[in-house]
Parts: sequence; structure tokens; C-alpha cells
Amino acid sequence: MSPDAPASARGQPTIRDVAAAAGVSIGTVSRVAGGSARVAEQTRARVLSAMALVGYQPNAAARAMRTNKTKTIGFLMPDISNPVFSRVAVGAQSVLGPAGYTLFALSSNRSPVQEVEYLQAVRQRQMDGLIVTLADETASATTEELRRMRVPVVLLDRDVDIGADVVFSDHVIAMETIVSHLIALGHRRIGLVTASEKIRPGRERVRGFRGALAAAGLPVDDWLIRAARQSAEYGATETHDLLTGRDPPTAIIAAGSDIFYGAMKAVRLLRRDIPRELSFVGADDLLLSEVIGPPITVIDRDMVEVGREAGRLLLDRLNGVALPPRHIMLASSVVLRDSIAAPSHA
Amino acid sequence: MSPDAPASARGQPTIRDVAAAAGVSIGTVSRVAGGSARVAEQTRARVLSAMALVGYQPNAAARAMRTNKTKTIGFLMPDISNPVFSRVAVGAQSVLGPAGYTLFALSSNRSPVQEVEYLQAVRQRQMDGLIVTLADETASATTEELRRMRVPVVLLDRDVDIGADVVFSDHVIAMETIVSHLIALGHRRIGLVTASEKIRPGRERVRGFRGALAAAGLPVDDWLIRAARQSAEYGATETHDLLTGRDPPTAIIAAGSDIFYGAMKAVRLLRRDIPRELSFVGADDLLLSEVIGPPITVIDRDMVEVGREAGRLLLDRLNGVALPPRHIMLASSVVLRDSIAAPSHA
DNA sequence: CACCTCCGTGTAAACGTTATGTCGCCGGAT
DNA sequence: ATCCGGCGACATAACGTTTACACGGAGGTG
Repeated sequence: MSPDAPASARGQPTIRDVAAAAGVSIGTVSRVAGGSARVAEQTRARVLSAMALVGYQPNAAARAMRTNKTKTIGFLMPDISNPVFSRVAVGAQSVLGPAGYTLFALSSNRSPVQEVEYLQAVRQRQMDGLIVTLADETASATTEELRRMRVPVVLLDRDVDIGADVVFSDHVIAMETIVSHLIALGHRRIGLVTASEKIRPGRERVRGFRGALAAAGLPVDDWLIRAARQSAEYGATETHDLLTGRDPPTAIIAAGSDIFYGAMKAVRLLRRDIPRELSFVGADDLLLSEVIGPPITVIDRDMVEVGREAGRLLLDRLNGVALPPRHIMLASSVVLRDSIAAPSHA
Repeated sequence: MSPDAPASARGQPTIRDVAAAAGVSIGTVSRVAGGSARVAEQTRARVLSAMALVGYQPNAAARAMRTNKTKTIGFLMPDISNPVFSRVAVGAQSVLGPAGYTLFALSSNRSPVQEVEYLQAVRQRQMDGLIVTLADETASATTEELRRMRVPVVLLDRDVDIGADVVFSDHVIAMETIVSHLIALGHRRIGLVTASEKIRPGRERVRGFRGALAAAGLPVDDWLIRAARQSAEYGATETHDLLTGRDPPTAIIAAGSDIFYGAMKAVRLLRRDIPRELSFVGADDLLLSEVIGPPITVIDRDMVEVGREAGRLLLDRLNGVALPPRHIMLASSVVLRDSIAAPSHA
């Protein structure tokens, strides 16, 4: 099939193989490969066909060593198997790709140790930029490692003071909106299950939650607020606990995609009828919420757009834009569906 | 805070900075960094503290150029935002990480062009190995590029003859099982919506489907078989078409996670009652199927285990195991739930 | 007491690329 | 006919590592 690859010894063919095959010097091959300087059309053609012949691909390591650029961006997220995070990669790629950068996705599995390791990997590999969603804002080893980074960094929805650009998602307004709505429907005891207050989303959601209650002049029962982890198990456990407590809520907000799953499962197991016996609000999973019976009201945000925005910010920095750190706030939307109603006996 | 980083000029500190700070030669620093040869304990300590002082991280590009190893594995998948694929990354990482390799995830967004580009990126960056799920088995540019790869490759659930190790998922047996079950319940017209026969999963599922019908002596109505794309839209469209046709099926199998979503949505819109009016079988999304009312019967497979197995195969090759290509077959499971029943008037 | 051995360290070459400086040659202008 | 200007190609020096080789000194042995 393919012409027996005329690689030098073993391994990939180098610029030298191409030069030999084309009968030119390596400098000329480099210029053709880089497309930088002027090369006579005839020579260029000879070089190009030689490259095709030997199946040449420039050695990125050598190139990187010489130029100090890798055309590579790292994207570190807490959990690659959660679409909320991985969708960001799709958005970022759509912006960075056309600009000639390759996006490498890394998943720390919510482990701060892994996070540090990957951050070092990014630094060792001289990646040109970094987009990162931290698993824990309070891990000092991680933020220290971030500060060591000598390349542009874009932070996603986290409050860490490293002088980086940040793309924030609104959580407060959306939470206030839905809680106010529930209050207007007559709910007085509303349960909230969300991420730990150690990260911004958890903190902000709790803030919006408390704010809406305060605005309505209602007391806050801390027992109704569960903010510790992000997992289906946590969502299930806490929801079960809330619903089987002495004075259970008439509405539950499961603010987080994994928590949403788990909470939903707990509601099923307890055979609570939505929305007759319980009003239910999910988050960050439009597809799921649409397909469940009845359709579930959700707080949603466009994570692909978050990725695009992050890509744009990064690209600006890579092109040398020297501005003070920029903060971008992206709205969340509240999608009202059939899962909420007035409480049965208010 | 941190001691003003004594990096040489600008940029990251190099081995030379460390050598100067420790008062030794660069060779010695390299030996300490690499942990290879014997170094006097006293010297080692001095070098280590010098490395910490300047915040040294070895330059991966230089290292790669010298050693022809990058300790880096690429994982190319069709869609990073689909957990079916990204879960594989989690499994692979759990095996490769402890062995000192970093896994970089790449998403082609089902574009053959992107696929080729990423394959070239992997080759340019001299990654030590590759795990890949192809978006289309029939794209010759992709398979040609794969053949060019001079490092171990593990293929996931695809039939492409490049002499690579492969981790297969069973689709035939699982499909036969569920179809036979539906037939036993009295179903005679069963609809199937699945991926294109251009990729193994689609092909095998159709094969299992036809096989089960044949085994039961039932005729195959090709109108009931939809195998072209993988997307929620496709799932919705085809399901709608099947259910609103002249002679609609009494059961539908939505074999594919995105198709599952879409099909489910179509069923909701048409207000078909499951399982009274329609028996429904989903695939590859355990969480969703559990939470929908009623719980949905699904064909499921452990994608994390697929990743682990792929990681193991790759690791063997990286350690120099020279065997003929190995094929591993992982079973799928059929999880029976409340979404299937005898057809209403058989 | 001299020699050999071995351990620890230094030196230097190579990896594949880009970029800088240099040179040869062709064509146009004087 | 001579000279000059450029264009295009070549040679070569880095970039930061690893590693083969050389070397010096300490300790043990004949």
C-alpha cells in the first residue's frame, strides 16, 4: 500500500530525511514547513512532495525547545465524565482550534493531589496556556502551583486571587429567582442540596438562597441547607434525609447535576409525587430534566459558551493583550416546567 | 511570599540554574532529577534543595528530544461531552497514571477531519501511545494516519485492520437477549434506532436484532430498523416516525445514549404510556434510566472498565510485550426494569 | 609504599528544530 | 562590459536534556 516509509533509522522521519529526499538543505525544509520565509515555488513543491513521500510530521518537542511555544493549551477539570465540565472543552476547542492551538483535556477526579500533578505536567510540557476549574478553592498547594505558571491562565467560576482572567457563572440571581418563585407559590420550607461552600458555585447558591428568604422576610432553617459535596450519592442521601425528617420541606432544590440525579432517585424511592407532594428543582442537566415525567424545572447554564468565552480570553492573552485581569459574568437561566406547584396544604 | 524566582533570564528555570545554585555540574543535577545513577547523599540533598529554591520543573520538550519518550498517552474520542466516551478516560487514567503516564483527552466532535488533525498532533508530539475510538470506520484518511503511528495503539470497539490491540464491547448477545425477551412477551413488531452500520456498535446491534428475529422465525421489516446517526435529534426524529407510521412497533429499542435521550423525548411528546402502550428499551445511561418514571430497561456496559482494560493493554506494549494483536471482549448487561410489558392487544 | 579499583562527579556530544548570518548567482542598470 | 542589488539557498549555532566517557581521589591490597 503505502511506500515503505523511508524513515532514517527507526522512528519518525526527520527534517533531514526530507532534505535528503528533496535534495535541499534542512534550512529550506524548515522554511517550507513553517511557511515563514520566501521559498522558490519550484523548490517548495519539491520539498512538499518529499514530505508527503516520507510521511513527515515536524517533531513538536524540537520545535518547542527552539521556539518556546507548543501551540498547546491545557484544560484541567474536576471530572471529565461530567458533561457540565466536558462541554466546556467543546466550546474552548471551537475557539482555540481555528487559532492553531490544540486543547488537551485533563481530569483531576476532584483530587487536589492529582490537580497539582497535572498542573506540573502542564508546566513541564511548556503548554502555552491553561483553562482550569478547580475542585477546591481552599487547597493552597494548588493555588501556589497556579501562581508558578508563567503562561496565561483562565479560571472558571472560582474565586482564587492569582490575577487571572475569570469566566463566572451567575448563581445568585438564578437562585433568588427560583426561590422567590417557590415562595410566591406558597412554599415556606424549601430544601437546598448543593456543592460545598469551599467552591464558588456552592457559596453563591447558598447566598442566593438565603438572600431570597431574607427578602421575603422568612426565617432560615439551617437544617434545610445541605452544602458539602458533589455526587449522586450525596444528593440521594441528603434528599432522603430532608424528606424523612420531622419537618420536611415542601420543595427541594437540587443544585448540581450529580446532585440532581441522586436527589431525583431518592424522590423516586420514597415515591413522592411531583409536584403534588413535592416541588422539585434541578440544575445543569437540560436533557434529563426534559425527559423525566413530569418535566423538571431547572437552573441551567450554557457551558459551551463558558468554554468559548474562556477560549477568547486566553487567545487575547496569547496575542499579547496586556490588560488588568478581566472578569466575565455569564447568566444562568431558569427553565420553568411542571415540577413545581403550590404546596398541598399550605 | 515565594522567593523571587531566580530563573535564568526570563521563562522557566533550567537545569543550569539549579546547577549554579547547588554548585555542581548539570550532569549531576540531571542524575538527581532522573533518579537514575548513584549520587552521594550529601550532593543529592544540596541539589534537591536548590531545585526547590528555584522552582525547577524539568523541560519535557528537551527531555523528549533526548530520550524519545514523552510519558504521554493520547485518548481520542468522538465526543468528550458524552459520558459514554469520557468515562473511558477515567478508567484509562486510573491504570496509566500510576505507571507514570499522563493521559491527554482529545475530542474530534465526530469530524473525520478533526480526527486526522488530532492524530497528527499525537504523532508530532511523539506521544508514547494512543487509545482511540473512531467516529467512522470507513474514513480511509483516518485509518491511513493510524497506520502511520509508530507507537502502540489500542482501538475501542471498532473493526479496523491496523494490527492494533482492541477492546470490544459485546452488542450482539445483549441485543439478542432483549429482543428475545420482547418476543417472549408477545411483541411482533419491534423498532430499533441505533448508530450507523459504518461503525461496529451499529453493525453488531443490527446483527443481534436480526439474529433474534430469525431465531424466533419472525420476518424482518426493514422499515423498523433505523441505523444512521448518533444524536438526540436523530433518536427523536426516527422514534417519532416509527410511532406515527401506518403499522407502528409495539416496542422500541433506543440503542445509544444520545438516541436514548431523543427517543425518550419523542415518546413524551406523543404521550405514549410506557409500558402500557409502548415497551421501551434504552442503552448506555444507567443514571437516566433509573430516574425516569417508569424506570427504563437498558442495555449497559462498564465504560470505565473498558478504559482500564485499554490502559492495561497499552501498558503491556509500552513495557515491550511483543505479542500478536490481542482482542478483548467485554460483556454488556441487560438491566430489566418496568418499561417493558406484553403488548396491549397482541 | 605503590598500585589497582571503584565510586562520584565533570565534560561534551547528540537529539530535531528554527533563525541568523553568509554567500552565490542572476538580472538590470550604468 | 562591469558592477550592484537581491533573492534564494546553505551552513551553523543555539534551545535543555541525557548519557557515554573520562578523570580524580580515597581506600584496600600486595
